[in-house]
Parts: sequence; structure tokens; C-alpha cells
Amino acid sequence: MSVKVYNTLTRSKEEFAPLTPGHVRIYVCGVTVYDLSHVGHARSTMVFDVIQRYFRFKGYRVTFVRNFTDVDDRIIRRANAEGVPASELSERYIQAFREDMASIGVAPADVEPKATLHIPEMVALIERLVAKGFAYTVDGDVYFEIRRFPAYGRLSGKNLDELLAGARVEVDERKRDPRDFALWKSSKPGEPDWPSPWGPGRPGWHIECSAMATKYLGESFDIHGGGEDLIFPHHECEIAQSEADTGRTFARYWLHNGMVTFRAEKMSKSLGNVLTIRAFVKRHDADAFRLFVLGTHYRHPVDFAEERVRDSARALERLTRLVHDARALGSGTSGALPEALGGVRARFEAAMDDDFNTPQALGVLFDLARALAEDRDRGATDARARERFVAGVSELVTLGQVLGLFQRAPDPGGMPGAVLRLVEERRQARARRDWTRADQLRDEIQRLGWSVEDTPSGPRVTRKSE
RNA sequence: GGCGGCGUAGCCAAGUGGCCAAGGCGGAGGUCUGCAAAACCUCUAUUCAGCGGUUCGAAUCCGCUCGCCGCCUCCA
Repeated sequence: MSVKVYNTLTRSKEEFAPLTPGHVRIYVCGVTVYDLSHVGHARSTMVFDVIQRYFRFKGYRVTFVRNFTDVDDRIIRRANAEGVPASELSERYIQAFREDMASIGVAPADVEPKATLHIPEMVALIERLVAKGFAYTVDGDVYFEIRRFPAYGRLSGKNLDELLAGARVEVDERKRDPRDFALWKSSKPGEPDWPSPWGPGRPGWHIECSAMATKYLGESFDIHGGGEDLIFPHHECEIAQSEADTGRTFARYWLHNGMVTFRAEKMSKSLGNVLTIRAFVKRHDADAFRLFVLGTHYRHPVDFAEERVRDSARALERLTRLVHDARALGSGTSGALPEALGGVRARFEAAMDDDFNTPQALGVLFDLARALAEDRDRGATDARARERFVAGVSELVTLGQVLGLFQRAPDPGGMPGAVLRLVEERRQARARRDWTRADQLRDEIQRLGWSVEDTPSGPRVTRKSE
């Protein structure tokens, strides 16, 4: 079965077929590194992480590029405010981004290019656009001339006249058309700059993605992704720059994720309603966040709420218990998947093939989980149920990992000796039916931040969440 | 104002023309258990914002109304 993707360009679901059979090339707009990333960035990055994982699962070779935009007004402003070079500031937040993404189980991209390391490519592209008559120079600035590219507005569905009527475009008399956008900006005092044929300056916002995508994926490639807030102007401008230059289709499928909102408003720096990934991870489990994010289709908005993440954590607990229980039974199985599980993968793939319908795919996993729990409980007396259980959990883990779940190794212990001793003492107390002492010990263990549950196979000790 | 989208059970969320409207959380009852917790089982929307239309048949298509959001300005 082939994958269907919703293409913003055509506003419809299309059958996905890569330009090169068997090889998917994806470019996703990363972040502008001027501050810590928040859960909105996390969602976007995670969504494309899952898409990328799914293509690999389907057997495609994937080249996945996610850039860092490390030259920008906000970076410069902040760096100047802090009195550090812009490069130092952006490098700091690139590292922070990588740490944050690792903490929520997002895999690194195959290529993670930085804009400032691709200035020559950008300059060359701008030169070609000038030479071809798509761009013009004014006082050391270079602008893209929108009228020369009739398809401008197609991606975002903008009518060019209405764009003008909107009139929130800055008025700059030097531009031939107020809607023209900057490819190159001449440097001002206190700004980093690079040499160019038009004098020292820095690249405009959109040009870096055109240059880097082409460098790593070719003039024409398969998927370009990003948040839906990038559709206009960013992606619109990328298309104009790249296609004006090459005369070829830039990206063939444009995928956009919905925003994370907070109390129904878009989470963004300017509204001041952001929660950083860092702050988030202190309070919640990474997989719970993933379940929370993937529980909504990637194109729809997600309204962030701590209590909903906690709901996801409870749901996740059901899955992880199954995984732990299966590990306790040992992993040796006959490999052959019991027939009862045959439909699970097909249903999972059908959901994911349909524009990455992760909520539906998760539904399949929970259906599986229910069947597995039944088998587990019968496993004590029923060998076939037991075998089905172990094999089924292995399938659950396999499919869960396609969604990026279950990446962490099973808890290696890490239990303080004090807790360990109390647990053992309590076990002995229970053995001699000293319930008073046992309950005292349980309270003590809880005060240390752990909880004990008694199961037929002994006490189950876990770190207390919340 | 223009463009795009959303409104499904207490909460979250799939489903977009035809079996009983997925799944999760919560809730109720039950099993298990020294207790507790967890787990497991069963139940939990005659109904899909409202109104009208198309159709043998609509949550799903069309129209209108109401409410909400995103983009049009830096933004994942």
C-alpha cells in the first residue's frame, strides 16, 4: 500500500510517489535559534520525526534534512543585548535544541545544516536570480520581484491584489512593489555581515532554506515540511526563489503541521504563553508527551493542557506495563506471529498510510493492548495465551517504535539503596503477616518518592510520578 | 476585509455517504487482593454546534446561521 499525503499545494490528499523510486527526500524547516524551544516546536519536530520514521519503516531510504536558521533579526537583537556575538548565541541554542529533542526522543536529522555555513550558496543563488531578472538591487539590498513570478501566492492561496490591499506590508519606497521581499540586506552597524557582490550584508529570511534544500536534496525533491504558520510568507517565498532559479518544481509535496495552542491561543513568544521543552520535561514523561501529540492528527491544532498530558501518561502506563510484564517472562518466542495479530499491522499501516493518521494508529495499538492484557492474565495457565502475549508485545513495541515510543531502555534500576532496603524489609514483614509494619514501611518508601505495589510475583517499585 | 480550518460523549480525539459512531482519560459496577494500589472484565453518544436542502440512505455532500482558531506582520 502506498502512502497518501495531504499536499498544501493542491489542498488535497495525493498518492505519494518519490521522485526516485524507493528514496524519499525530505526538508523540514527547523527553528530560528534565538531562544529555548517550546512545546510548539517540539510538536512540529516530533511530527516530522514520526513521518520520517514511518517512511523508513515502509522500507524507503530516507534523506532527512532539518535546518537551523542562525542569522536573523531576533538573534542579532538578543546577542547585542547580551553583549555576545550572534554566532555564540545561536550556537548555544542549537545545542539546547539538540538536547531538548533528544530528551523527547526525536532523532537527529541526517543533515542539520546551519544557514551561516551556506552563505556562498545563497549569494550564488541570489546572483542567478539577479542575472535572470527576478531580482534587483537597491543600495546594497537585493529584492525578489514578485511580479516576475506569476505563481507567487499559489501555495498560500493568496490573491496578490488582496495581499496589497491588506496593506500591512511595510512601505519602502525603494522597492518596486511593496510585496517584494529581501534576498539580501546590506549590513547596519552592530550586525554580523558577509561579503557579497552588493557589498557587506546578510541574507534575507527565506533564501537559506532554498539554498540548503537544493544543496542537500537537489533542485527538485519530495517533501517540504514545517509549521502551517510558515506557509506564508516563508514557503511561498522559497518556492518563488527556487523555481525562478531552476525552472523546475522545487518541493513536490508540502506538508504543514497545526499549531500548539494554549488556552485556545497559539503558543508563541510574542503572546508570551510558551512552555519550554526543558520546563516541560521536568514534569512529564517524554513518551506521555508523544502520546499526547500523536493523539491528534498532525494537521489539526492541539490545545496544550497539563492535565491532558497526564491523561496520556496514564494511558501510556497501560502500554508500558505490558512491555515490562513481557520482559519479565523472557523474550524467547517462536517468532511466528500468531494469526490473531495478523490484522494489527495491516490496520496500523492503513491508518498511517492515510496521511499519517496517528490517532487512528494509536487506536490500533490500544486495541492490541486490550487483547494482550487478556492473554497475559491467562498466561499463567494457558501456554498458548502466554506465547501470544509475548509475541504480541513484541509487535506492540515494534509498531510503537515507528511512532517513536518505547525508545528508552527498560529502567536500569537506579533505586537508592535506602529504598531497596525498605522494600526488602517490607517484603519480610509481609511474609510474617505483620501488616502494620508493612504499611508503615510503604509510607516511608512513599516519602522517599517511590511507590510499591504488591503483585503475585513480588513488589513492584516505581518512582512516584507527581 | 481576504484566504484556510475547526465545532463528535464529562474531557481529549478518530471517522468525511450505508454493519451496533474507533481509541484514550474520567465515571459506574465487578474480579483479584491482608489493606492499598495497579491490573483485568463489563457498562458509559438513538447521536455528531443549529436550521434547511440533496439522497433510498448524511456526523459525512450543498446552503445559511452561530461560536472558535490560524495565516495575511517575526513565528514550528
